[in-house]
Amino acid sequence: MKGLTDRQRAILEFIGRRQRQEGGAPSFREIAEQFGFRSLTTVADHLRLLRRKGLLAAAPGRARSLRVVSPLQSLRREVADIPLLGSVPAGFAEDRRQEALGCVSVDVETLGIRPGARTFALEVRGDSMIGRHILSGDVVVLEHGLTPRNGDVVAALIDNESTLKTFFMERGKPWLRAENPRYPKMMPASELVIQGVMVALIRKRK
Amino acid sequence: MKGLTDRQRAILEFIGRRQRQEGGAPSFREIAEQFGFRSLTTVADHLRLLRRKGLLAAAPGRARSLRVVSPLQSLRREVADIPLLGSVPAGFAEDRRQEALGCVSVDVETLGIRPGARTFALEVRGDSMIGRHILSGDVVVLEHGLTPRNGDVVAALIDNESTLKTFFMERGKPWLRAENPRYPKMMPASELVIQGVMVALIRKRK
DNA sequence: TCATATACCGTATAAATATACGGTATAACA
DNA sequence: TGTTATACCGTATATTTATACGGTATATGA
Repeated sequence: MKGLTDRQRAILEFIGRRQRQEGGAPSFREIAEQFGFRSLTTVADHLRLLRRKGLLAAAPGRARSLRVVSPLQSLRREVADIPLLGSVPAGFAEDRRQEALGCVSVDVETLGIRPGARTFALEVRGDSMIGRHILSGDVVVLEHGLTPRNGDVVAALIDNESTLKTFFMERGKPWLRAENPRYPKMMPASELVIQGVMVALIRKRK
Repeated sequence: MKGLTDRQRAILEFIGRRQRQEGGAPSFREIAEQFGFRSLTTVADHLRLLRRKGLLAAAPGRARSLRVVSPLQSLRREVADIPLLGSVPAGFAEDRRQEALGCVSVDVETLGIRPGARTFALEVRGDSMIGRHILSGDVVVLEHGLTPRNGDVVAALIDNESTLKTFFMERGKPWLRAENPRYPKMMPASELVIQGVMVALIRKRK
């Protein structure tokens, strides 16, 4: 009873895959069908062993209650599905339909977002924020409706397109600033619509 | 039959929450218990309406097969659980036990990682890689066993501690370099153990 | 050689579960 | 006023489902 046999590993992976892909664990019969077992006892035998080894949990008598117990499972947090938008339209508030180009799924703790918040993601184009170490191709995660603090990065709607800028207050007036010496622009924030405040950034290897 | 009623929204959210937190949908009885319904038909009525509005899917006759259908659901990819390690020990290969400090869950497409790869995460301390726009506090995701390309950022084991460096070849010899003018160090990579190659980076608002 | 663990089979069965049928009450609406 | 939709109740019932009992075969180490 040291490690796992090939069969046990295969069954454990099947359960985990079904759990992730279909959102629920398979029943004993479905496991038997998948592996060609003609007896449910065969399934029960394997599951008993996996449970004894602490890799599988189940509520007794409850349908489809199998759960893969990985060392990471206990640390796992709630995963949020954040829409990756091509551009943020003006009518954001209520009428946001599924104009999403993709979906970024990250656990809420890693990104520090509140569950249920109006969160969306944009892909950065251009290097206007390189002074804040935000590169072209980075994906920024923003929260809509958050009041920006001084120095926060925000997405603003300029010429019907979303642009990243740094937000700050000067003598009680809100301003936006690009973070690249080649674009020393500065514009009043009060005349512009702020779509969201950046809460996280994701970069992947090119 | 335009929008959702409060009851319908509450039930939909309950199903979604159970699905995420416990890894499986609730049964009709559990929904009835949650909302104080004394009849299962009440649950069935609500679910029928939610299904008609296209917000809920279920396999007929199958236990706990409810699934919340969100517009993002179709775009959702597989989510990987990446262990956040405090430090990378020397005996990485086989004997990595659960010394994880946390768990970063991100979909594989956003990070561009291969499912099943030896992936782990580290929190960056110090600003030795600021020239590559990697800041202190950032979480870097690394893949173990990947052969680094020229210019890749790698985690190397120096003085029993993991440090980020840029990897490059010079006259056929591998070297490591820090990306901060205040630390113009350079060291041969062949004498050091490279723990992983950086594939992604996650930054959150302080 | 005996004990033990894994890996299967076939047959049952109690409990869990989805779902149908037939009701009542209430608000919105035309 | 009648119609329609939502929101509940109570009682069944056919399936699904987990799980128990009693087997066989084959390794593997003591």
